[in-house]
Amino acid sequence: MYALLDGNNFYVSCERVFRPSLRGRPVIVLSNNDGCAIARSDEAKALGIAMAEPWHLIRAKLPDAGVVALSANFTLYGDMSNRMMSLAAGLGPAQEIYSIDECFVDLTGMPGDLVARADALRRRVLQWTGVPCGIGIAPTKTLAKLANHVAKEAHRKPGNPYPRALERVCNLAALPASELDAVLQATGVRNVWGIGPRLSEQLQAEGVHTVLDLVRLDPATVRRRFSVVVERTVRELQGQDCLAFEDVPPARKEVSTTRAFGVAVTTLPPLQEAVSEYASRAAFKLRQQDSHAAQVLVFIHTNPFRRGEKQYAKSVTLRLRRPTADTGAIVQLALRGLREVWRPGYKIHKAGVILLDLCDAGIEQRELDLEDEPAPRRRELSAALDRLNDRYGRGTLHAASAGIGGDRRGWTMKQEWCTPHYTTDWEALPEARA
DNA sequence: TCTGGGGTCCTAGGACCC
DNA sequence: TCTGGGGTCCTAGGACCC
Repeated sequence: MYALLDGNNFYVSCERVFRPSLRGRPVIVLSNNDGCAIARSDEAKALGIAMAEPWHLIRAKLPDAGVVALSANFTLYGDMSNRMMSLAAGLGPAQEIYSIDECFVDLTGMPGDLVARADALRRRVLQWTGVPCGIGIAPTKTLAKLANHVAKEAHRKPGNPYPRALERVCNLAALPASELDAVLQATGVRNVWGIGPRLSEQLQAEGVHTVLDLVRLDPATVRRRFSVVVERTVRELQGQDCLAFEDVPPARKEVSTTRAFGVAVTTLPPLQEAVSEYASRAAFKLRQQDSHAAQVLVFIHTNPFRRGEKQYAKSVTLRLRRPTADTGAIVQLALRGLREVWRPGYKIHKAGVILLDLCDAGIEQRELDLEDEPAPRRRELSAALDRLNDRYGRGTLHAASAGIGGDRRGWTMKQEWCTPHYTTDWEALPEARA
């Protein structure tokens, strides 16, 4: 038996903890460059604001609705997530942190009333962190996700098809068969974890509209008609465990840093700064998970939304002399890649560095080449870099090729409405007034 | 009358997730 | 003026091997 706990409108809820005046108002959090909505309060959803809807369209559509837009403050959300996750871990013997605002908890062997237990935990998360959350309980991960969806909907929409009893905490396993069928019948196939817009369309074209329709399909037929992925989803819905519970997260298979620019870039020097910085950040992430990369991919492209402009997109993958997490080696190769893909005459909108072909840092191919700088020295250098930046703040020490001038560099992203790092910066501690 | 069988690796594209 | 970032897995097709 599994529980799936997730924070409601997580980013917005984190912001509201430190700005109670935002409660009851339509609030959205924007992606990098203040591009589009990536989190919406219930009030914003009620206004018809869609996930990933561009901010300039929202503003044009709802000029007088009082929508509050905030720039993403991932430092704050990450810290609030840690707090929520450490409380959620108390629900059962093992936890899988699935995303910044969601985790699965294995409930195997937990005695007593699971709904009462989950509800007590939910109240504790709200009281101790200020973030509201919902919990779904069921025999498989896919069903637990579905239960969580039901719990959320039962709370949110007046006139929704779900009984109030399932509000905030929903245990599908505790429902009598007839009631379970009614809940599955009332839920569209698109709400199932793993069924996206395309599959949903294809399923509906074959008369599969509700989760009840989906769960009654024959897995072998589904495999032939769709794929093994959809087959697994159907089996999971039928109560058969098909997805592994990953309480220790497997190492990433690739690590990337990619970003759209605040203003389009038309010359090579600012691109070199950006690619140098992205490569350094990616190398840092690589060291955080104790991996080495064997290949570096660099890409640049123009803005695909600007139909009238000349389009250009190019990427190149280069192999490192040998797998490494060394910032110097990775930056150097990324810059070489950039020179290969760069063509003048275009407005470059986005660039990125992706580290591929990762392996464990403990595996190392040594060489007899005496000219090659000994690896231990290079490792010490990167380690010192990380220690300095950890102690004195990100960006304290960085590659000169990434440019100087911080946010004044022309290409950095736009973030107009960012709230302070309330929980991770002494200077930003909120003050309480009587 | 008419071109094997079994396998690996790589890449591109498609679909999904938050 | 103006449209995110970071991932995963699966499949098909081509190149290549013996």
